[in-house]
Amino acid sequence: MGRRKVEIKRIQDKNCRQVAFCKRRKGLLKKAKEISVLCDVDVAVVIISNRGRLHEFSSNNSLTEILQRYESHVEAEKENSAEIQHSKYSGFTTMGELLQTTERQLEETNDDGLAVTDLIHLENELQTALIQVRSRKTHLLLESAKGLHEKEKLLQEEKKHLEDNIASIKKNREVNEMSTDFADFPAPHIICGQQRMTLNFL
Amino acid sequence: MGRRKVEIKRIQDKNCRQVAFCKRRKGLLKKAKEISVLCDVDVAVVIISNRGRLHEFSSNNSLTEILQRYESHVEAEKENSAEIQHSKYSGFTTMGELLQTTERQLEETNDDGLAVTDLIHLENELQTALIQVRSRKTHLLLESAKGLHEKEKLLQEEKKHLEDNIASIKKNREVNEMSTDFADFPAPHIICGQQRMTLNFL
DNA sequence: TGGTCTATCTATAATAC
DNA sequence: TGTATTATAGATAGACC
Repeated sequence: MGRRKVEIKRIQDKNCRQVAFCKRRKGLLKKAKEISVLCDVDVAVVIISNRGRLHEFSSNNSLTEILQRYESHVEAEKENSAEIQHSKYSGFTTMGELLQTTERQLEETNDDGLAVTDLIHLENELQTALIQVRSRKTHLLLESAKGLHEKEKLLQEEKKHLEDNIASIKKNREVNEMSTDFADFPAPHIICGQQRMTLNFL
Repeated sequence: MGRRKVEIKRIQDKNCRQVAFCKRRKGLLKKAKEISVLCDVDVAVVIISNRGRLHEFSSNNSLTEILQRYESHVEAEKENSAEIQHSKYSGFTTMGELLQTTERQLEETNDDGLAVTDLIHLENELQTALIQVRSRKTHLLLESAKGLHEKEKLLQEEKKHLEDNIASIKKNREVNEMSTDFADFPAPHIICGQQRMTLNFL
């Protein structure tokens, strides 16, 4: 749909590719919106450009919700998620290599030192920003986990206490049955701490 | 683009809507594929029909990966706008500005384009690696938190159960007392766990 | 980048099978 | 539903700003 037909393969010219991307991205998002409205269906579109920029559309305002539905679909279909995950992150081993390569590249372009230095500076700032966001998130999650652990401990203690309580009650009942002569006296007499009145009837 | 113009609003006739859905879905997925190939970008499309059926496209074979990158983007933006912005990005009010500046710097050093392009490529790889590690960690932490929440719920239930248990025992005892003829038998007898010896002297 | 203009190509509404 | 046809609306390549 243009002055001439284009073959569907990576556009060689960088500029043309960028222009095409802008136009078609707009078109794709428009079409996504149209189908979601016309046909009353949930649609989510995520586009990540080469430079890492994000473009998105979702029929709901919550893309996350759609993605959750997607994931439940996938989970239902596939059960070997364990293996998939394992292989997915196998690339980690090359991280060190990647960083080294980056450093080497930076050194090699040292011709006009100023710009490169600026770049390094900017890269560091980006990295710092990422790190800050990351550690903030980790901090919050760890805090939450810690709180939950404490809650768990507390509950475990309460549970133990209650169980002891019941155990002692049972034992008491048995003792009572033994010591009293009322053979037909129904068993369990339970007493709780706050009431030391327990022994008043003596 | 048909025999006549259609207004972009929910198609009333169910049949027409279904037909339109089939056609436009096909079209949308085709367009998504085209832009991903032509412009060499990552694209993910998820469509969930009214009937709950799933249709998808992803440029990679791993939609999950793209979605992870999406989520990292969103999280990064959210947290970024929340707090960090103010404090440490002295020169740059926003992440976007920082990135833009970075890009500008990269363009300005375009003299020997090859190395710069390589640098961009490497930067993207670094970014992707970071994102993967980050979302993996988030995943694990969230899983852990989820597990703890479930544990908590279970313990709460157990606790309630035990409490009910005690309550019913108490009630039983009272009923027992009523049925016996010991009028002078003082009413509430409660016993606390540690003191089961309490009644021994009877 | 981001918008405008056309010629042209493509998607699809209506229709029928 | 899926497929095919056809007339038409819509998208977009190339160009320029």
